[in-house]
Amino acid sequence: MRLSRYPINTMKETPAEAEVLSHQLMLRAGLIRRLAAGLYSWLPLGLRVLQKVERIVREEMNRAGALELVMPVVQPAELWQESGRWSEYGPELLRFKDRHERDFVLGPTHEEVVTDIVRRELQSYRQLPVNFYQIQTKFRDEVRPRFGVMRAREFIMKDAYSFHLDAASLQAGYRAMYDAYTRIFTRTGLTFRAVRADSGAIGGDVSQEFHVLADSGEDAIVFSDADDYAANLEVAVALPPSQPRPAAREPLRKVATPGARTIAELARQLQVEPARCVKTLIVDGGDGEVVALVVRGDHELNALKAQKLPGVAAPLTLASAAQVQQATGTEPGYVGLVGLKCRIYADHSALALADFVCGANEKDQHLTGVNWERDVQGATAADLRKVVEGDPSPSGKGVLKIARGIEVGHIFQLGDKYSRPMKAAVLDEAGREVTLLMGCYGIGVTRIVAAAIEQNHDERGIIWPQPIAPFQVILVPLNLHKSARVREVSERLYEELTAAGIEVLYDDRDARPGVKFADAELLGVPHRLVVGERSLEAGKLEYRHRRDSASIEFPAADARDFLRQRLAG
RNA sequence: CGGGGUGUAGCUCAGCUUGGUAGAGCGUUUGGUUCGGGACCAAAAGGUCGCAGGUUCAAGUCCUGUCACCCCGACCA
Repeated sequence: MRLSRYPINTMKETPAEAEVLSHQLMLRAGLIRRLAAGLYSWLPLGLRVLQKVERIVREEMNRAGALELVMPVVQPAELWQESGRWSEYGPELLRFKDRHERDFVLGPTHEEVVTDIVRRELQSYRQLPVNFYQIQTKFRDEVRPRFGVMRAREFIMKDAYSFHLDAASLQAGYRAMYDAYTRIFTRTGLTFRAVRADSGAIGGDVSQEFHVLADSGEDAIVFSDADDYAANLEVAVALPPSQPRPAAREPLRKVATPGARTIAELARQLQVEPARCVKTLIVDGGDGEVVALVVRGDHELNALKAQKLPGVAAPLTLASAAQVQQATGTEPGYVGLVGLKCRIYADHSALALADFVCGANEKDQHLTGVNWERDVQGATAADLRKVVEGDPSPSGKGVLKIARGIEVGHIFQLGDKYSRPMKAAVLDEAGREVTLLMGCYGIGVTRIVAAAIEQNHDERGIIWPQPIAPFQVILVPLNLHKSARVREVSERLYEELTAAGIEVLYDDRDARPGVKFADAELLGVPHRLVVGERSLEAGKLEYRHRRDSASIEFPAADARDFLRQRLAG
């Protein structure tokens, strides 16, 4: 491709709309342009990267035996009503009416549509298992789209759906997708990790996420330093302390703590460790009641764990000030456990405390020397908190570490969540009708591009992993207009390399060397070939990998073979 | 949806406090000088100052409303 014919517009300055690095670089390099919040156009250069990723995904899905199809983006409401998600999915599902006043949605995912296909097309167990996938535009009306294509409203997803007669087959299909995903992310050149996850709005029992490790990642992921345990922070299990609770020694005492609404302030006033205090959070129980959730002062509540407890409303909602007043007689900040009437869930580590501090249910007052059983009865033990670095791993080996990740893939064993309400069944060997079991598997194709940049860049620009680079080689002639020899050699090289199947971006613009170098580095093409009078004098060309800090010279006549070697290695 | 912020040339921003002929840098076009790390000189094109209403002799600037976008929190590939 001749750069003179490729209308890219690189920018020296960072557009104000971009906060994260990948977004800034994608705009500066001319990969994408914003149309509206969460909606992006992919310019030719960006599209090349996207297509590279798609090709890898497609090859590995095909290799795993999945069958590609395409389903409509616009879907009738009836299907969503049938699965129950018309009411469950919430405002992220964009709904609209057509001219006949019929309800439709813009597909955020395709479980309903694929299940509808399968129940019509498949009649016999002999046709199972089967896995259908597509690479297609999705729309989710995100509350807050951000970070460019990382969390866009419209994005490209590879979504796959497998159907099975029994659990063993579902597990085998799931495992096959796990392996395919591992190959896909390995091939794209990303550093990633598979972690245990919550299944969220998609539903089902077993699920894992694939995260690209990057400091800018939105998710916290947790892993053991001694084995392969890894989980999203949302679901990472906090083990109960191994030490038994010490005996009560102090008497219950009420102390004045003016203005101490936070654990930090309380600990400062009373000169105690936050770990000796407990936080009591009053949340909505969903049935008009409220529930108290208790965690140790130095711990944070894990909302996902909490909202799965019986009698707790999901999504988790903190009780209003009025509700708190009614249930405890005081305001948030002074809520305590002694004499509390509502249902109490206490985190294991809070339950292991003796002689601890909590609110007195009275403004500007706290209690010290509080003890379970003696002063507070009826609390239910639960895992309520977010794990912290240094906690023992639930796997039994090692301690937990926490890193940031970008979720690029998610695989689920859905079971019959969709096939049962939508009546997707086949006849088994004995002629009995069997409801299908289902798995689903997503990859954020557009997100992979952003994640790749987050993981591979320097102060000058992008450094593409070769498998997804828009071009393999950038050919940079210096002072083209001045030197007939440079022009002649460059033109010939471009023809020769292109004919050899190498993807060359040829910077044939009449620009100064500094401009060309700066653009080459911003664009991040992995291999750079410089043609200049200086080395041509000795019959040489200059080569430099985007990661290297210095160029090497080699005989101009060997260009094709030299490059092939570099591309292979 | 709650909290914070910004809308002025393609991009980055100044001008607004104190109302009086709309600016700079980058980019673009033309000519010239340059030419191995984002050159220089000269000329030029390019703006309903987000939109609507109001105050005023006069509004980019003051007032009211509205829209869009960005950032922080709860959701997700």
